[in-house]
Amino acid sequence: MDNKRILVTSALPYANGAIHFGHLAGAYLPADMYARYQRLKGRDVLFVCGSDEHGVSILISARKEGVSPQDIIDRYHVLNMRAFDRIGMSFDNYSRTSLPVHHETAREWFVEFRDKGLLRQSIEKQLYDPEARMFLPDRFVIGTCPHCGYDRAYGDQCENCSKYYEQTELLKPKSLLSDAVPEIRDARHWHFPLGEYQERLEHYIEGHADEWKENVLQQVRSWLKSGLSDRPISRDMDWGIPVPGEEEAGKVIYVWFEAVLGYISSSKEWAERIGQPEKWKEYWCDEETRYVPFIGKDNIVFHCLMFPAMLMEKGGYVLPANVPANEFLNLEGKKFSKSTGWSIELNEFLDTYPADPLRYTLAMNMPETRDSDFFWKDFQARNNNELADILGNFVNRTVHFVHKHFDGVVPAADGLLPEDEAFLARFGEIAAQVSDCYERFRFRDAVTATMNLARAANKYFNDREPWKTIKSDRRHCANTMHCSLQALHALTVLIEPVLPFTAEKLRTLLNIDHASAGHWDAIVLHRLPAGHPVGERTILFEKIDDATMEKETAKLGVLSEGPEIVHPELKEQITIDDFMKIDLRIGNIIKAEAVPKSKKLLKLIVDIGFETRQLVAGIATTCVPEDLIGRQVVIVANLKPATLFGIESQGMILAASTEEEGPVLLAPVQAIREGAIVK
RNA sequence: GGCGGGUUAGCUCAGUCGGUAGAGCAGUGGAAUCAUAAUCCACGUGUCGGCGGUUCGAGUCCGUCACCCGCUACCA
Repeated sequence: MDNKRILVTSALPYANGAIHFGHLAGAYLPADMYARYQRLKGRDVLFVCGSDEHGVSILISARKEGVSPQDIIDRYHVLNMRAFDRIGMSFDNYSRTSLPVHHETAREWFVEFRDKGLLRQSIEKQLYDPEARMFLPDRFVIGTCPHCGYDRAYGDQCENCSKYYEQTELLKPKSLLSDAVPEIRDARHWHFPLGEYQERLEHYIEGHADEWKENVLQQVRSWLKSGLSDRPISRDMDWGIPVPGEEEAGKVIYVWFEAVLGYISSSKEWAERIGQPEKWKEYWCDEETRYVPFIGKDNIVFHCLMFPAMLMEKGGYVLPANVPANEFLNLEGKKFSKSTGWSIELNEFLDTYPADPLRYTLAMNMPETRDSDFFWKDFQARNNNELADILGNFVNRTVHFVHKHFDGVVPAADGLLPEDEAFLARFGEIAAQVSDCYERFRFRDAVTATMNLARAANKYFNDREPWKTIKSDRRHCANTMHCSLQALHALTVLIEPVLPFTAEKLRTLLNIDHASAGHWDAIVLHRLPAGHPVGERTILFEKIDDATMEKETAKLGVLSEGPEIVHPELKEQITIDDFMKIDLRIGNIIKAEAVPKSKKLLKLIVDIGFETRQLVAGIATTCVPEDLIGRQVVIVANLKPATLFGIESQGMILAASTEEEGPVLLAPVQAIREGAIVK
């Protein structure tokens, strides 16, 4: 790994929401640990990131809230930048893709590719909203299904008959953005011929096969196996980087082409800022640079195939040497979901808890080979049983002892015994193990090995029994404390990648600066001289009690202030006569059983007074068959029968549901005879 | 049902090339009393989800079944 320079990037967070623990564990924390580690090793590291601020989702959010896209990206850029700062991300530069430097970079690449005849054009018919003045993504147009006549079908697929079609086939289309009737217009698009790079990419990937992570390789190979094809790189929209020469046409460069270039733009911005505008090239255009992009698994295809293809085509740029993508982190067994409140806001978390215990917990539970979970109880246990009890306590007992018996200064070493020497020698062994883990992107193991020094130190302290030798053999005791203090110095360096704030506290406590503790080699140098004063003990990690954790767990899934609940649009008005066509009756469920091979369907036998009906209802996700027996419900009694999973359904049972909840059965609030009419 | 991922100790998870199953935490017992009731030592008979196959040998490779998760489909 002896490259001249190392370029580290983290996936650009999309400026349409706040980053959460999952993002952190996947792409940011490992990158930061890696960058910090490599800097300690004395390597020339550039670590950049920035906000990804274009794309249709930001535009949609802005329209929904009635603000400008700029308002949206400003909000989340500032929010995320603050969160990154508080969690200790050591970016050399944090940029944003809305800056001129990035627009210029993206345009330059686009123009160069277009001018050399690489990019292809295609023309497709697409729906255009004249009021919103944009082409409509499939999800933002609704109309009547050309197959079954269902009147709330989306642009790509009918929810009713589940058939696929082109959005232009939709009858009576309506824009969900403006309610306007869209026009069919020719949409001309630029494409990047990714398929042409198939062989070169295969060669590139297999050339790294022995070094890259298995989960990354498998995913990339599966893409390569199914064959690469052209990718569109322009879209019709008025939010983004205008396609050069077509500024008036409302055409922008598609996000996947330009966003990855944000890494380069961020590097340029950094170079400009430090007054050496050409310096970014040393990291991007020098063969001796090792480029490592950190991402989550959703980004693998971009960073392993598309971006490398672009870099190859551009020429003179380094390709990723390794793409150590992580899987996803879940929260207490479920996916993070902002809309249901199943999430923890990073900034809110950091208002209550310090950053390092979170960094430690996420690092120890990083989704390196498969999805993993964040549990509040695990966070508590890691903080209390490991950071406080093992690391914190060792620091505390050592510093306190030195103040009590040696006036708070480092005692001189005098005639160290083999046990003392053996302990000091452990520093180097552990440092080598930790190094090896970081170089191989094994962050969990790196942190475990790091803590092993604290464990070894506690054992040493116990075995040497300084509280006894202080009375019997002061020289022996002095040696013990000398070595223990050197362990504190070593720990200060060793923990820096994962616990940077604690490392800073330790430097203060030990009266040392970054010159003394800012290099990996310092771990083995035993740099605290005899007579060096150390500070009074401080609590490094406060314990967290059970009640606090129960409170935090209870907060999950409870929506805080003003959640953005989207209510489906009201349907067309009907007359009382329309409604009276529907014959609703009270029925009593007399039999209920699951439909075999179906996840959501139950077969019900319902007594509606004058006859019994067999119904197939999609309520299995919320209803247990046994509990339904004897319950009164409302059914649509005059519905034309249909067959589902080979079972005839003679009616429909009424239930309420939202996107997140339900279905919940409707029932009369007090009992009434079966067959009663509902109106 | 289709596609993808998964199933290893009480919990969270490692396990590289097929070669006697590991770590951290929790738990039990003991030691110690400098220290945030912290620390240290000792303690694991795990049907490696089931069954079959390849192999001298399978947690690992192949087949198959079960269950779990995600996406998707059926909820007319």
